[in-house]
Amino acid sequence: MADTSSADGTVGKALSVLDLVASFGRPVRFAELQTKSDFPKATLYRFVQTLTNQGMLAFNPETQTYGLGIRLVRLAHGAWRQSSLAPIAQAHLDALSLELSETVHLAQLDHGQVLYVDKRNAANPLPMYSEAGKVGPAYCTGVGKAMLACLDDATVQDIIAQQSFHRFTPTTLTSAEALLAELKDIRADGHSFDREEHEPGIICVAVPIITERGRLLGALSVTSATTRTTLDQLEHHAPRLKNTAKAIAAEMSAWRFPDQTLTPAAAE
Amino acid sequence: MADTSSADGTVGKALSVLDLVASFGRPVRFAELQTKSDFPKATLYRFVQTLTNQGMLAFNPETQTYGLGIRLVRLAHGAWRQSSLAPIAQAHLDALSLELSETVHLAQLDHGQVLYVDKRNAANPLPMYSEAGKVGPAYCTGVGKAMLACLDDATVQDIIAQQSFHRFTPTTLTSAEALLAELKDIRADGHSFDREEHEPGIICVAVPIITERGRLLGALSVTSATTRTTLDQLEHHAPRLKNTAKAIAAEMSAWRFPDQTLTPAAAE
DNA sequence: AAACTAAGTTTCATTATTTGGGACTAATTT
DNA sequence: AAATTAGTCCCAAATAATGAAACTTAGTTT
Repeated sequence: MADTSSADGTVGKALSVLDLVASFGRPVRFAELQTKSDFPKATLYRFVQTLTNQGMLAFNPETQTYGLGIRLVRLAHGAWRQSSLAPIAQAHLDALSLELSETVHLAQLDHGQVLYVDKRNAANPLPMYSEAGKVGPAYCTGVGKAMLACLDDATVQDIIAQQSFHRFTPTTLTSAEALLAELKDIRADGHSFDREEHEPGIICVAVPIITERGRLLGALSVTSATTRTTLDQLEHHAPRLKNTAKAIAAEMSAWRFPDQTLTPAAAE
Repeated sequence: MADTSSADGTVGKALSVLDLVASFGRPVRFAELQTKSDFPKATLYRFVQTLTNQGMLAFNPETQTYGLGIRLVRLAHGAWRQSSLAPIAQAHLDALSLELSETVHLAQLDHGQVLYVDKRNAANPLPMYSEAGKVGPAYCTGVGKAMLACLDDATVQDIIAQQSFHRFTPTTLTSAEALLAELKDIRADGHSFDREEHEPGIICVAVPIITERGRLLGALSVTSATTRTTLDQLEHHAPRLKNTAKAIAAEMSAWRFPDQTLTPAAAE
């Protein structure tokens, strides 16, 4: 047992080193990596060398540390462009954020977690820690709950089994039952709230983005702070959010991708 | 000769498949990959399988296509956080963009190219194609020229050799000589311009971000459109930009990283 | 409906690469 | 100067990658 993921040969092992470096959250020395890794020194060393060569890790000679490389950033940008959702939603997010003067998030569901794929700050940004590329819990965020509400029971059960139900704040839902009950309400309303469930003082309304046939694409939220507004006031934005979600979904299905008429060439 | 980059064994070859998928700019079928790849079918197939298993690629069963995976997005977010520049600059970008009501870019130099690492849209966003993670040419962007102006001659020569000098617009600098001459001016002024050299109608002022000891960290720019302002007016922002660049550099060297007092734990 | 075609998947003997203990070197500490 | 620690390199044994060809769908054509 064990190895669910690092099972695919040399490549899988090398990639696990990327996660290892990422897990430190800061550039690390080789010796630090070694203490946290089961690979023998020479093996780990070779992986680090290879990955650095490849631009997946970056070595800083001044501090003698390895960090995640810039090639990852380039590739991630490619991922962002390829995903049909984020580029299409872009203009809609601009419009929403400008119109409502609040922070707007676009998220997708990934392995039972919320992945924030885009964000627009309010003109006066909130002291809040979310960024494109960041992952967060599904059971206690507006976007997470909005998305869960659109899945069939079996899938929801699967995902619930992966939730930690850690109590971040006094209002965090900490049981599957509480969550399921709320999902029912969300299905009825078509939108979800974050009632300071993840960060104290931070509230939001969120709506799912679904195709006409009901397939989940992502979710959209407007976030603010209790010092600035109330849940009731935020709820007024729900119709605007639902329209935007519908517009995004429509563009998605309309543009069943552009069949490469345009050559990427030119660059070089 | 040949293989400068894909020289490191199986891992390098596998990673080259990521670039291949990225190069299409959209999700691709296996057969399409095959036509563009020199790997034998079975080999390419195994790489694609492995990478998909690993979350570096994502397979969409509906369209039978492979795209770049979500693990890349997570890792890239880690890269962004680890890089000392981007997280520190964040608040400064917010402030600049709010104060000047224009689009602000943060960029770094990577393999002779400009890599945009962060961006703040003006309230009224410009029809302009730049995003965090995107790469652009160094010789015809404000940030690119500002950074080149801070490097020693040998490095500049190296980088110039990698530039295409493609003429994007009538004002694009299309020779090494023209560029070198302008770099001289930039060194004298401490800031650079983009005179619609990359996109028609788009202009900017940029300043380098350098340590006290002169090491290049990145660049900062304020971008606008000819329909909205002029170069002369943009130049008024230069002192404000220089102050911000200095502040970012100061924070960078002050915070010679936080030595992990805070445990990443908690998550799960 | 049978024959053809193309895309995707699996097999397996051969071949090339990874593996990792340990030796070596450089830098820091006692 | 000796000891400790961090980083780098080597090479025979062990293992994993390779890729031609066979096989399985799925989609067309006759």
